[in-house]
Parts: sequence; C-alpha cells; structure tokens
Amino acid sequence: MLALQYIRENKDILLKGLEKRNFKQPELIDQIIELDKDRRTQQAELDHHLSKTNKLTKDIGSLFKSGESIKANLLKQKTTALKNETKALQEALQKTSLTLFDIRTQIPNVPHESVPSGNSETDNEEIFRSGDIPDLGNKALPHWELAVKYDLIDFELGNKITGAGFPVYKGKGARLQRGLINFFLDQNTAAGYKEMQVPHLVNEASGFATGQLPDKEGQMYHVQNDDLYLIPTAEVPLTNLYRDNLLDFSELPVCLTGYTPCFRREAGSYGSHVRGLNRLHQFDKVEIIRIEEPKNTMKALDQMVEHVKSILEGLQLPFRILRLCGGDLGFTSALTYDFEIYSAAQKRWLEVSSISTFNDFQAERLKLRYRDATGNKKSVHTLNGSSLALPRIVAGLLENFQNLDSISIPKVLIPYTGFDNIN
RNA sequence: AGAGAGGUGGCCGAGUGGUCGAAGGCGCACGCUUGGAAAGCGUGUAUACGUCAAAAGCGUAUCGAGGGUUCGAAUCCCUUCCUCUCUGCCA
Repeated sequence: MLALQYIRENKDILLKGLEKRNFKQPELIDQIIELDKDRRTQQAELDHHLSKTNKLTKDIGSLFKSGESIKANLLKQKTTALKNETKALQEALQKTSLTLFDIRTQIPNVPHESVPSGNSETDNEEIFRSGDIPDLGNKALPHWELAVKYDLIDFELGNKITGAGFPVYKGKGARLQRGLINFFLDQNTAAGYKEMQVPHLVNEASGFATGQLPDKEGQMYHVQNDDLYLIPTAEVPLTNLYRDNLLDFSELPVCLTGYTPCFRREAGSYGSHVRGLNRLHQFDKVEIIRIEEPKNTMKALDQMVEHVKSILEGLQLPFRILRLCGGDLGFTSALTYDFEIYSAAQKRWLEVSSISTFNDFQAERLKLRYRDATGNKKSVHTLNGSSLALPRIVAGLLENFQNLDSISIPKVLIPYTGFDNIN
C-alpha cells in the first residue's frame, strides 16, 4: 500500500511508474486524492464537534458536583442534539475512510526506476549469466523420468493420498531434499541471517499485511473452520513477525531466514510446463527476508542477489538473472530479480529464486516503522528472496548431473546428503 | 474441549462512572553532583490522525478488539480474540 503523502505529492511520477506495469485504472489515483481531501475535512469537522461535546460534558460534571442540577439538565439537552450530528459525521468519516482504504489496496507498488516497461516475461531483462550449459546428448531424461528410474520421487503415491502436485519423496530423493534445506539454511546463517521456525498457517491480518490478501485470495489454501491460510511462502510469517512495530534504527537491519513448506493452489495452471516438479501445490523453500533503512535498500538487494549467486555457483548449476519488467512484476514489488537455472534435459529455464524489494509498500500495511538517528519516525523498507526454492533445484540437479547409470551429487552437497551419487 | 481468573504506557503496577492519557515504581534520556563511577537530586519520557510550509502549540482518538448503556466509560453491559490456573484429551 502506497503512503498517502507519497500519492499526494508525487502523482505524476506515480502515474508514470504505474504505466510501466500497464496499470489500467489511473483514475483511481485521482479518486484517492479526492477521498483523502474529504477525509481530512470530515475529520476536522468531527474533531470540532467532539471537542464541543467534551467541553459540555465537563461543565455538566462540575454543575452536578456543585448541586446545580437544573442548569446541568439544560446542558444535557444541548449535548443530545450535538450527539446526533456527531454520529452522522462519524458515519460519513468511516465510510470515506473505508472507501479510501479499499481503493488504496487496489494500487500496486510503483516500479523502481530501473524496471523496464513491458507486458510479459519476454520483456524481462537478462543482466547476468553464469556457468556452462552441459551437453547431455539425446539420451538425457527429464527429471520426472529420472525420478522413476532411480525411485526418488513418487508422483502417483502423492496423487493417491492427496492429489496432483503433492509429490512423495523417497529414499535418496527424500534425503536430497533434507540435505538441500540444511545446506541452504547453513549458507544463509553464515551470511548473517538468523534462522527462524515459524507457523505454516497465518491469520487474515498477516495475509493482508504482506499483500497476499486480497490480491491472491484464490491462490491460498484457506482453512475455513479457523479462518487461517496455509502460507504460500515463508515471507508471510517471517515479515509479519514485525507487524505493528516501531523499531529503533539501531535494531536494523533485521535479517532472517527460515525453511517452510509452501502451499499454492495454482488455480489456472496446466499444460506440459507444469509437469513433474516444475509446478507443485506443496513445495519446500528456504527464504531470506530483510528489514532495512531506506538508504540501505539497494545495497541490501545487491547483497541478497550476490548471496544467491554464490549458492548457485556452489551447486554448479548454470543460471541467469533477470530484471523483471513492469508487466511481470508482482503486485507488491518495486524491483524484482529472478534467478533461473537451465535445465539441459527440458531445454528450458526454470525459476528458482525471486528477490524483491518492496520499499515501504509492505511497511505501510504492516504498520512497521522505525525511529531514525534524528528521532524521526519513518517507514522501513522490506525485502525478501528465495534462498532457495527446492523443487526446480532438484529438477536441475537430477537432469544436469545425470550420467548413463547414475546421477552425480555436487561436491558442496555431499556432506549434506551423505552420498556422492544416486544409482 | 469444560470450569474459573485475567488482559492498563518499554516493563511492573494503582485506578470500579466525572477535568484519567491515566498515580506510584522500574527502566531509559538529559542535566546537576563526583577525580571517575555508583548513589542522590532535578527535568523529561506512548501512538495515530487532524491543523501548520515545518516545528512548537492546539484539537481528536486510543487502557486487547468491536459494539452498547450514559450528558460523561479504563471503570457498567454484550460479543469476540488472547493469556493464565484446574479438569479432560493428546504428539
């Protein structure tokens, strides 16, 4: 959610920015500015009324005390009239505030100046590429076949006990998952992120604060009886740990990491691109998040990108980094870098990490602010990134490291898996 | 899940209808004191919104949340969330 002051003072920049993401309703900005003006007028009027009432009330009190109940009763009648007016004002203000809030929640974040315009993923900008794409020849198998060949992942069993998109990992497949989670967590904690274990279900307030609600309502699993949502990413619980906080600048930056399973309904996804591990309803991910002073945001984002780079290099996976264009940018993000590894068997790029800064967009919803060195209160900036998401990493490892009768394990992972190849 | 108790400022804690945003204490900040520190003394110390170019100031709201009674609610009533104790169940 954008700050009202920002909208008021930067309307033109804002509209230009939103154009980059093909925002279709620029008229909403004018509505916000109008409603905000109304709101302030109504607030002033209401406050004035309340102030009058408060004075009368005090007078009545002292009159009763001094025994002048006739005078007091006279004043009482006055307050009754005032009260009716006050009630009307209150209702009007509440209505304005609600409408204003409702429209504000529909405005996506303003893209950073470096974000290219564009409609879809084809307009994303490749900014970095690393590693050689292995030549696997014609006999290379996609991971869903390797998974069967070496009995690592059972999609059918998952179908039986739950449904499509809920795979069962077996034997070395399961151990590889666990090894990767531990490897990622170790890398992240070594880089200064504090490890956290957080709930996998969150309430509505949390879903709203990080921006999943109402934007992605239909994409989350909702436990109706208790009105809780299964998390689509650890970003939600991790960031919400700091909801409703006023931090001191000395407490910043906050750097956290956590492993959680992630649950996504992925309504509307289908086709060959979702085969195997490519798109799941439940998958594992290790997340990093940061809460920063605005002046450090870009530096922090760069550090996160460098960090994930180093992990992928360690895993010896060929990858590229994309700067997402406006049209591909998430609702809450100001700037996003996607990491994609190359799957030599599927001959396509697979997204394995997404690192974003939200600037103050989430902070505004989270009511998360900090007191800077001069004592002023400001919104913090929040950032997050996958470090890393498991399934497509597993797909890439299985496919890129396949031999005729085995799959090699990259050196950095061997201490975590306890084996150096799958056969 | 059942019964009971309770939720007050950074923390502890007083306050059961009237100048209460809230006593007192702790903590914290600044100053005085000291050779330095401690102690002591003094002053200050919530958040949001509005007004203002901004600050100060002023106004309004906030004692878990929402609603109600009343001229007036931290205090009374209802709903709801949470915490604690006991009982039950259980990894």
